[in-house]
Amino acid sequence: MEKHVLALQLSQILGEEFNRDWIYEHIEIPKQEKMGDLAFPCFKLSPALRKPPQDLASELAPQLKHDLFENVQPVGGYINIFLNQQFITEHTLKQILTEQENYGKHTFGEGKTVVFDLSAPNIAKPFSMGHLRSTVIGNSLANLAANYGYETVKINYIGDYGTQFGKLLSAYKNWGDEEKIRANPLAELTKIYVKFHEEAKENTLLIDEGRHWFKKLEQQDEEALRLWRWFKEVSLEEFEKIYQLLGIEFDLTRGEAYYNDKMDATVELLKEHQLLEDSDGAKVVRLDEEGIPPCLIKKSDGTTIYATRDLTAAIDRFNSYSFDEALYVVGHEQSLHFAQIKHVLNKLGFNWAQNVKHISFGMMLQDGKKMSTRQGKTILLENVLKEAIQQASDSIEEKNPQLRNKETVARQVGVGAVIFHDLKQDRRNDVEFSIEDMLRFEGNTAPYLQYSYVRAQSILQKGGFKVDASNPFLSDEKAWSLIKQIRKFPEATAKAYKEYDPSQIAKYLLDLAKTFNQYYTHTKILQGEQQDAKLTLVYGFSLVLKQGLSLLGIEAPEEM
RNA sequence: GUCCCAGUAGCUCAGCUGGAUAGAGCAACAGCCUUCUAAGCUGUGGGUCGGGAGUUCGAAUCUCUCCUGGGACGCCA
Repeated sequence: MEKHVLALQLSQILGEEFNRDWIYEHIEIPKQEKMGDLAFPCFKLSPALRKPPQDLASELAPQLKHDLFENVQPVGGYINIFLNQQFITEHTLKQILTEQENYGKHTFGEGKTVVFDLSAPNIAKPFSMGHLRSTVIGNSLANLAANYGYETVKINYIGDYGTQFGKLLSAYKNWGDEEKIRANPLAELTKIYVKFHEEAKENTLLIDEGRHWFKKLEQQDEEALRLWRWFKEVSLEEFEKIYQLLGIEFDLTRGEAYYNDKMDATVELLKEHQLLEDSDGAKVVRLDEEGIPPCLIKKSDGTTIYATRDLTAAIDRFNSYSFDEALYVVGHEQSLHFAQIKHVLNKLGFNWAQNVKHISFGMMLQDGKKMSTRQGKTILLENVLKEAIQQASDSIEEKNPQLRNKETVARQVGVGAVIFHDLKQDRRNDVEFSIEDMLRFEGNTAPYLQYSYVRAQSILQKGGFKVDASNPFLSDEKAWSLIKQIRKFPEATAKAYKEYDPSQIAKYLLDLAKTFNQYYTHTKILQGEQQDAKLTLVYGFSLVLKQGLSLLGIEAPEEM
């Protein structure tokens, strides 16, 4: 609001040479509050107007007049503006009381659909920390897309196919123990899978045996199919436990194998477009013009490969959903793969290929290196979540043993800490796995945010707050800082989706909670004057914080 | 070898479409609970923004180059 007014006034004063949008883009919020609420740097105007920025600021400042502006001052080359706190406070809180949980929502995406590919664990393998990243980032992005107005479709594309399962079948035939697997499916299957790779170093025949079993699987061999289905079933049951803990649901869970009988059509299509070439006995699509290595479509033994399946799946998804965007939330080590997929789709003449995007993220590292299931290095998410919940539980016993719903709160806090730890930093960064960092409950963490929310709720309850848009509003220095933070929420949600970056929300919420806690410490809300006004502000804060946390997929307990 | 990503406080990270004195959290040290939940708040110390060069009135931010780390580079996904 105030930025638009400023941009409009400046553009009117300066004339057509500087348009509103350009000015709007360059309006800043001063780093230090004492300098003002808004600032415009005049350095950019200097070359065209041939005047020093200091002079421009002095000339322009007195000309800026509006009810929203309390005070306009030239400082150095800047025009610093102090806003009318009373007016903006009233406006903001009334807006929140009216819009409630719709505050901060957008309509840009209305009538459009976004398809998300997220989580995608591999069956017969434990749910690793790496899959956690895809799951929570993808889930948060889907929440943000919905907040943006989009229809969202969350697809969990289970890794249930490929040569690796040939290897697993081979491993099972050699060392499998049905009883043990029934008792502890993922751990036992992983054990024989790791053993397979260890043995294969000595015995290269095993690799051929693995390929052979995969071929049998492709040819619908009865035994291979039976075992594969069994592995899949027990794996999905294990995954479901984790999704329940995380509080995540999917619109569609579908394995790669679903596309087995649909890939021939894709291969045919590639042939029709004369894109398929032979190379060392395999079939590839050359991408020389794009400057990247060729995309492998069929292996020399005639079996398919993941690119073939991803192409088929992408085409199928477009046919099913006519998506406006398809986002693949997959680790950055697959960048080349998705670049290839996108280019091949493009060569096939699908103009929607430009809307297929790889939302990549950094890896979970251990000792600075990639974690690998094959070497048995994986850390199990389930154990980490259990540990997190346990520590949250210990914390409750120590700090608030009278608490009701202890188990629920322990889950919300523990799981929240794990999710937030992953979302708070830029998704592109690699992260070194550290259980200590992950389970920290103080400082820049989810428990800190949840605790701030709980404090607000406690006050609202004790103060008997009721939503009433006719409440009076107040403005003092600390309250004004909080109002300004609350007002940044809509912009933060918009930016977070535009950049596909949940960490924008996470950082915003930390700033917001920090400001609230300062207000809380310095102002006695349930004492003194203007209690209704103060309570309204607290309510506005708690509403925004809860909305923000839910965008990240984190629950906000009422007490803790 | 080619391509991609990163290097900011002891540690984990913000800031990167160029702007005012480079910010948080953790750790360290010093304070604040007779009153709204101390999972909190306040303060102190801590920086050649990997090195060098360039563009600019102005560079952590843009360009080039070098160093270091990570990743990818057809028959795994």
